Amino acid sequence: MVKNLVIVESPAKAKTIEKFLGKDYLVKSSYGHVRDLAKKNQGIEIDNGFKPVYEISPDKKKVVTELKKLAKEAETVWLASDEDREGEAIAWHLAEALKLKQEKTHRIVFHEITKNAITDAIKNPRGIDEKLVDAQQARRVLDRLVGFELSPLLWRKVKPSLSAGRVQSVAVRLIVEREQAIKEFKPESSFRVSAIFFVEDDGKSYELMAELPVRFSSEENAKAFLEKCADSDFSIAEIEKKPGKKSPAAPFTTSTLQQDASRKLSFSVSKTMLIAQQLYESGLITYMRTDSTNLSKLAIGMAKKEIVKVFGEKYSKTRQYATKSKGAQEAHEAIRPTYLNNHSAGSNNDQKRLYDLIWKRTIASQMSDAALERTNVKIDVSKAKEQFIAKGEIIKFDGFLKVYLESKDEDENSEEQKGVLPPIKKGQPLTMSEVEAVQRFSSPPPRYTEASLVKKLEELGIGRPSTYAPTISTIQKRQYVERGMHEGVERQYQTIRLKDGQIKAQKKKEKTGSAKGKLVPTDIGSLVTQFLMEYFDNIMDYNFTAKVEKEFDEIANGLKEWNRMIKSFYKPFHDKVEDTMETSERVKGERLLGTDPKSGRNIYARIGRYGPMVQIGDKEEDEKPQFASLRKNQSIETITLEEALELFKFPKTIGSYEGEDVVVSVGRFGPYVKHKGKFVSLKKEDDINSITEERAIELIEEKREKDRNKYIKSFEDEDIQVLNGRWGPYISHKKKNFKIPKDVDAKELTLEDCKKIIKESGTKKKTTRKKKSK
DNA sequence: CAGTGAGCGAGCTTCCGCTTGACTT
Repeated sequence: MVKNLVIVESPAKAKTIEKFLGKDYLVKSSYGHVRDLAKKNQGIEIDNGFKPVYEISPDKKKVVTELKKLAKEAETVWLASDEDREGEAIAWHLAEALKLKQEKTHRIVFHEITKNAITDAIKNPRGIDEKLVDAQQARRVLDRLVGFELSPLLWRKVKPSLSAGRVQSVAVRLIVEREQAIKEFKPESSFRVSAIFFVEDDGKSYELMAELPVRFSSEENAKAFLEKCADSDFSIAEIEKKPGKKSPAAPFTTSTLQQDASRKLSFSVSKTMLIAQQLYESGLITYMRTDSTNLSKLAIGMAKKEIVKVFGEKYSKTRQYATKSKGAQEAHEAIRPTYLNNHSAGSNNDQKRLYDLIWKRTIASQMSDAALERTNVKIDVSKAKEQFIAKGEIIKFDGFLKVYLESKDEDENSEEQKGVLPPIKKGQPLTMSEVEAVQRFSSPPPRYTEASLVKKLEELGIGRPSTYAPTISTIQKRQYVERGMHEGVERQYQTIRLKDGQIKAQKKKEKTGSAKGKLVPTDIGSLVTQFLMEYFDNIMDYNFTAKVEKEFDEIANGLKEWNRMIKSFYKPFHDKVEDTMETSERVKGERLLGTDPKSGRNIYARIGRYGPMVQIGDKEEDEKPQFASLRKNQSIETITLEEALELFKFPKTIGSYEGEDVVVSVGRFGPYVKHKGKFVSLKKEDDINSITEERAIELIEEKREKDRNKYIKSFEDEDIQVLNGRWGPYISHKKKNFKIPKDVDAKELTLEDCKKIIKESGTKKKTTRKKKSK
């Protein structure tokens, strides 16, 4: 029997803390929240003051049973969850779910995982802060009400299985509106003029690059300037030197880690989190879900020691960073290596690269500024009033640049060149090598990437470190947005070049508007956003979260009662939901494409029950309408009549094999070949429009071969089989599947073995997938 | 999983924030 039971949120944290506390303390983890609102009836008694109905989350039943038993035996229970709104609620739910007696329960908090911090915390216990818990309940209830009232509205008015919520719907709105802005953007062009000069010094020749600070609006003006240059002399008019400095960025939070890993390592947001989790569980970095840029005293001391040791005293500068993001709750430190003297760590390449990034960012944040010298050189053109400007930058002292430079999102317009300038002096004449005017177009606002969307959400105070990655995957899973495939289009631009006294014009080509890997809205995403904006602009408001957060703070400070706050929100909201349910039109996004050349009937593109589709004929006509789904890269907004007609050519017979038709078509899971009642998916490289009979037969044979290898073992008179599946061998019995223990060879299994495995796993509840009837 | 877009009508979908394994065929 243990004297003290300490409960924290994460098992990795529990392991570390247990080492500090000695044998009188048992440290266990709750694995986050243990209770949540019940699934059915919204989990809220609306007519009873919005009383929440809580139940133990199904996946936490085991944990709760175990903790309950341990708590009963312990003399004292220490609830040590995070010191923020959610952490306080976790402590309260634990107290409720474990039925803890108040006199033996203590609430403690600590910000650093060090022996001192933890023993200090134990010396200063307090009770549970009920007001903070109320603020969390308000947050939870509001999110449930919004999500569970708006989603069914979408099922009725747009398409089943859709979802809406305080966070996800605004995230989609950002992407939809950005796409709109891009569509409306009219690029303007101007001519940028640059020059290359020769500088002679000490018998050597150097190049000096310069640029005109003004741009010419037309080709004529640019050409006129180049003509003047042809007859001009050039000389240095002015040299201006200015000291400059650069400072390091703050240590990583979840959001900045995701951004930097996306830019520097090309990691998706979810990959960054997965790798960071692995590093955390190996004890290599601190907690990876945080909104704080704060480093503990211990870490700052470690950093200083390491910097002085490796780079020298003058590279060290102790810095404290203030967290600037809205709604930050700062329950953790910034993300940093646990031990800064570990310059590299990780058990695979991805882990090593992410660790390296974290180490460098942390160390750099405690290093000196870089000192620069910026030089501005003005160059006179004898026949024109315009002056060229050359810019140079020298690093006088590298400081933190020695280890790390934060990357910026690329900007198509920044073409500035900076570097070391050749030796020059005022009044010095220059030899012109060439002058070039290039047509440049203004660019529309950039599409969001996963990481830049996270950045924007954080700026708006929407979502939390633990939800950024899941939110991004939700809006893609619901097919509101997708990662772009479009490569962009070619655009012609004009160049005019003066060299060796001759002016030559030339047209060149460039790619523009690529959406590759960027987030673009789908038809569904755009229409749902449009719908929600029309009826629920208050919830779609970018400041909605900030507004309710303010009220949650008031609840936490005892200035407001949580259920009154919810009541004043719910009444008008719910009325609007009811009203919209009754009066609003179904959202179809219908667009008339033209008429069918064969039948003369109308052809539409619109949203159907299963997504975007095209339709021949109207419902009212005698002949039933025909339907076909849109392909993955097609959109209601852009599809043409010709493309629509193509879609109606399927299913198409492309040949025959073994006396039966080989048919190709497109189903719910993409293009497939059908033969003798069996379906085979097309491979990525196959094109449905041009696939040949031979290739289709090849695919059919490939599938048959795979099916033959599926059977490892079967037993007579028993409905038990050992099969080969996507995740290795498994046992199939009466349409249910059972896992084979890792240490067992599937080929050696006997009927008795299988029965035993089935029986043993029978105690666990199976989450059987629902089957759709044919 | 493999043919739908709909008043025969069952029952289902859904939120945000904490946390990791369990689980998918």
